[in-house]
Amino acid sequence: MLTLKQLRDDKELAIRKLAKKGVDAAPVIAKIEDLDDRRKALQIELDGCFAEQNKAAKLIGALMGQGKKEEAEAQKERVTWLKNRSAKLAAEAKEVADLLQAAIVLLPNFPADIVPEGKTAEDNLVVKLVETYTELPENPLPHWELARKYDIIDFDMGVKLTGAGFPVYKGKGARLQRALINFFLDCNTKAGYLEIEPPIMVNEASGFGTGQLPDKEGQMYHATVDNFYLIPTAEVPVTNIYRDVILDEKDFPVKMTAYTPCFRREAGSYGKDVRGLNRLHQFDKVEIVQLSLPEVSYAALDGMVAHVESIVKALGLPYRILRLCGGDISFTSALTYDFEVYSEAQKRWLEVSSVSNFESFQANRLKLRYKDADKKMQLAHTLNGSSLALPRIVAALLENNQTAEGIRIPEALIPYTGFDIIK
RNA sequence: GGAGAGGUGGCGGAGUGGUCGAUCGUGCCGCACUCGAAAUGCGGUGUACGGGUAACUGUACCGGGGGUUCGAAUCCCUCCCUCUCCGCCA
Repeated sequence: MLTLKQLRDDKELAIRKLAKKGVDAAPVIAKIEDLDDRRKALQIELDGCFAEQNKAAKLIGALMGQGKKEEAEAQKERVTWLKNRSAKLAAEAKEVADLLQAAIVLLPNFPADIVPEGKTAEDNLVVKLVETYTELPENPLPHWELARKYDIIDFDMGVKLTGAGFPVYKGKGARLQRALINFFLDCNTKAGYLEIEPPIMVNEASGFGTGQLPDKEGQMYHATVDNFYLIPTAEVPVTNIYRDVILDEKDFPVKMTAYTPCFRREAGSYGKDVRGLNRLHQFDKVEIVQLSLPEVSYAALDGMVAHVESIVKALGLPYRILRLCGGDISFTSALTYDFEVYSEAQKRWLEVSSVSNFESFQANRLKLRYKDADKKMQLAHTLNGSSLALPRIVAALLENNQTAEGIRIPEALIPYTGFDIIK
């Protein structure tokens, strides 16, 4: 959520920035200005009304003490009248405040200056391309066939137990999952991230804090009896640790990492996108989250990108890094880098990580603040990234490392898997 | 799930209808004393939304929401949470 200050301080700049995200913000901002002005006017009136009521109530106390009953009664009548008026004003003020809130949450975050212009994924900027292709056998198999061939992932069993998009990992497949999780967590903790094991269900307040609610409600599984939501990413519980928190400047940076299963309804997905491991309702992911001082948040983002890159590199997969264009970047993000690994058998790039700086957009909702050197309250910056999401990494590992003998495990993973080949 | 006790400022803990945004202690910050520190003394120390160049000032906030009342931290309703005991249980 943008702040009023961001929108009102330099309106033209705000409109230009939002245009890059494909939003015509001029009418919305005009409406916001109008509502904000009305809100202030109502607030002044309401506060004055309350002030009079408070004065009168105190006066009544004093008059009663002096035994001046009649004068007290007269004041009582006045307060009754004032109460009536303030109730009306309060209702109006709330209505205006709600409209204002509703208008502000419609606007996406400002994109950073270096975000490329563009509307679709075609316009994303490839900032790095590392092709480490290995020799594959003739007619390489896609991962869903490899999974069946080596009996390590059972998609049909998942359908029996739950439904499509809930695979069952077996034997070396299950062990590979565990190995990757541990490998990723170790990489992250070595880089200074504090390991967290959060709840994988969250309440409404947390869903709102990171922006899943109310807009993406349909994307989350909802346990209605207790009104809990299954998390779509560890970002939700981990970032919400700092909801309603006021930090000190010296507390920064805050670096956290967590492994969790992630649950996404993915309503509306179909076709090759959902084949095999490409898109699931339940999947494993290790996430990194940083809270940063505003002046260094882009340096922090670069650090996170370099960190994720080091992990992808260690796995020996062909990858590229994209800087997302204005049209493809998420609603909440100011700058996002996507990591994609190449799936040789599917002949397509698979997104395995998305690393973003949200600047103060999330912090505003979370009320995550700090006191600066002048003791003034400021919003912190939040950042997060996948480090990494498992399914597509697994897909790429299986496809790119297939040999006539079996599937080779990358050197870095062998200490975690305890085997060097799946056959 | 049942019964009971609670939820007050960074922390501890007063406060059962008016002068309470809240006694006091502690922590923290500043000043004094000191070569320095400790101890001691004095002063300051919440958040949000407004008004004001500023000093300052208005309003709201004592778990959340609602109600009673001229007036609510205090009384009532409701929800959430914590603790103790019982039940169940990985």
